[in-house]
Amino acid sequence: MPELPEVEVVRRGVDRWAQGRTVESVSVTDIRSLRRHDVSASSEAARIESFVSALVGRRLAAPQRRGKFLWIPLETPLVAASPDADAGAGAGETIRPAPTHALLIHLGMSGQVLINTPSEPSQKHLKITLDLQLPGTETNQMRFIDQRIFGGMQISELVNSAHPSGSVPAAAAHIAADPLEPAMNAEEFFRSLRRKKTSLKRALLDQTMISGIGNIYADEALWFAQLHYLRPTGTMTRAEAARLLIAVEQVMLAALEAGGTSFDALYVNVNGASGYFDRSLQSYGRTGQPCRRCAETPRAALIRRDPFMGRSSFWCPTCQPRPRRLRA
DNA sequence: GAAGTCCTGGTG
DNA sequence: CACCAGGACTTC
Repeated sequence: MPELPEVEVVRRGVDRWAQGRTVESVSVTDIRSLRRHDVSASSEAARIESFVSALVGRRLAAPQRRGKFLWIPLETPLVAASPDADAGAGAGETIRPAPTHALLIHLGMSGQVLINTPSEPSQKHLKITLDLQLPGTETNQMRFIDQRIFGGMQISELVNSAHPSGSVPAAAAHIAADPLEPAMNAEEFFRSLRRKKTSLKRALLDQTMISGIGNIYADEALWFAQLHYLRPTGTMTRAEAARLLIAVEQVMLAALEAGGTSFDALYVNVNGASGYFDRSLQSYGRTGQPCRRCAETPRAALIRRDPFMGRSSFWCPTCQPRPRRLRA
């Protein structure tokens, strides 16, 4: 399940292998991956057409990321400076207008971005949903694969924003800064927690409060910070909020390191997850296993699993005691 | 703010 | 064969 670290691995792969290439053609194999693209299109054909025409001939600029959203700003082709222009533009000078739109990608649960894969996927469940042809020497194809089609791509207008790149796609403009952005601020995080009347894990999963965190890293960060997932956000202290934010950052960076170690031209992606999961997870998926923090103490406990928000929460009863009051 | 929706491979 | 997993969005 791609969360921030996995998406960042993909971003780096796209940056290395596809950035600077011009899209030659696009083929859409499963329109469901374009569910969120041009929702006002009058027909499926019109939706595909508007997606394809927005991409063909465009040069892929440096890919950007916020939380779990990834986007590639689209540059218009080089335009020769007008020969009639003033003396400022010399012969052979070109103008590259700033991108106004981006290809916005969300991996959902099972999305992958692959570069230069064989025409047939290695496994049946790797469902190809669309391909971009990118003429180039090393690589010439960027492919989107999505088994469960929760993810997708869309063309979105870029709007000015505090993001390091200066803009974000309009379709992702409601997403908050993520823990690895310079804009992330502990004091603001603390205040937004205090304002919100909800449980701590719900807040961590709310992409408009802090972005990039999914079910897995939420539980991991709560374990590291020794906080219970049902803790009312209104009762959080400044110190606890700071501790939590540091835990989030640390778990993200550790996962990134583990997931970012290996990718080649074939796999931009890739489950940063698979390598990291088995070894480093402290709470997620460890139901009934000893908590690695309190294991050697007199109060050693086993990791518990509770149903939460239609999914699961994993926690240690000793290290993350349930709050007495569940409402602020 | 809870529930429903989108999906399908994998598991009980 | 029923059910689970999951993120983001819509709907009550």
